[in-house]
Amino acid sequence: MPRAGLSTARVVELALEELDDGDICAWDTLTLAAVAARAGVAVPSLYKHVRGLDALRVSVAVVCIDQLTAALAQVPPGPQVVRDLAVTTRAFAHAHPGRYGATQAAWATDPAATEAHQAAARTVETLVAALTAANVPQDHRIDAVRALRAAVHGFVLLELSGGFGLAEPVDTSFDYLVKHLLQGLVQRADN
Amino acid sequence: MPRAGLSTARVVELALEELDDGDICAWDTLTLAAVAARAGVAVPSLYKHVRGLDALRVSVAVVCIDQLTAALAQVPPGPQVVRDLAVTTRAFAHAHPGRYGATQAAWATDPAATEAHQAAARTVETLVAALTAANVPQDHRIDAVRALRAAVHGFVLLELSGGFGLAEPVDTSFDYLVKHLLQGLVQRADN
DNA sequence: CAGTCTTGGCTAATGGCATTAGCTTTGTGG
DNA sequence: CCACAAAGCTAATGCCATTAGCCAAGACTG
Repeated sequence: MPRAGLSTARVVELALEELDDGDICAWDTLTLAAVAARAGVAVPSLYKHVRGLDALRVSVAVVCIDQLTAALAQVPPGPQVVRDLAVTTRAFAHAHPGRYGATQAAWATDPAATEAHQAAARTVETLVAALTAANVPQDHRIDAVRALRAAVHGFVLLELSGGFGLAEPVDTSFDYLVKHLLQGLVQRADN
Repeated sequence: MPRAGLSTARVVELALEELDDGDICAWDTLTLAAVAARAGVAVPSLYKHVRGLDALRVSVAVVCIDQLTAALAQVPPGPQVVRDLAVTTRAFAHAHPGRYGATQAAWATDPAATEAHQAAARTVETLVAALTAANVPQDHRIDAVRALRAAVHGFVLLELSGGFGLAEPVDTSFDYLVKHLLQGLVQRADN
């Protein structure tokens, strides 16, 4: 029997493919069986490269979080930063729903998922830097990052998991949310 | 062997207890085995009262959604409505994380979960009514409801699933989010 | 070039879960 | 008192993760 030539990196890669074939919940339903099938290998073989399903999930999450961070880091500074960060995040979620789901998934409650938490911290740093450049006052910067993340994440989540009724156009609602939130954050960030 | 005296309602009740013992993700990890253990009954016995795990999940979700709707419906009208709706939702999530999780869970992507969707529609109706009373103009009412839901849900989700670093106080951030979002929604809802 | 040893694959076995089939007992209503 | 529906049960199937232990591929050494 010829070897499949797997490696830890390759297994993670295959898991990402699996994620890309799924929806925003794909992270939760990711399965070693599916990855093994993709690799053309028996399930236990994966344990030669990965400690188990949980560990694989964390590795996958880290890749996804870093990818999102990279996208956010490319947003140019300027008066539109905050809006652009929101739009970029949403665009990422639309382009890669499975990966976006992984960036905000259940690893957060797992204290053992150190690497994922660190990766998430890098995302937050990127956002803080952008808000700093956008003149959000120091003492409300954390509040502003949280508000931005919460608003965008909540929206994307509801949108991609069918939480909105099908009727009204969603893009308009997103613009509305971002615009009005921004009026608060940036222009009136004095109190 | 004496009968356990189960019924559909009782099984749902036990599932709710199970939910109440868990965190915000409890809905996803709800298991027939756990419910059966609580009932003091073998797992297959539950099938006499419930069609299966998915059906039980939907029933449970409906109860939780309706409970949230009821809480929201009790918010008195007035200039503070929108803020109070946000605060009430968050308070519900804090008091019953498991149940809150059920109100925004994976049933949304399941077209077969008609009852849950209908219950969610009732929640939205309640919110629309409140925003109408708060003078949010007709043509942006849906946008406003979506913005409100997204912001609050995103915040609560990040908060309860450890998405926020442990440092800064969270209540302040929530106040900040709601206050600034409101400035947009209510006072400047003209464009 | 031959022998060895690491490594990456395998099968088999265990245990948790949901679900289905089919049996038995309970207890109610005729 | 008997019959039958309902509510339990056990057994079996199938999917999943995980562990243990086997075997072959192939790289490295002498």
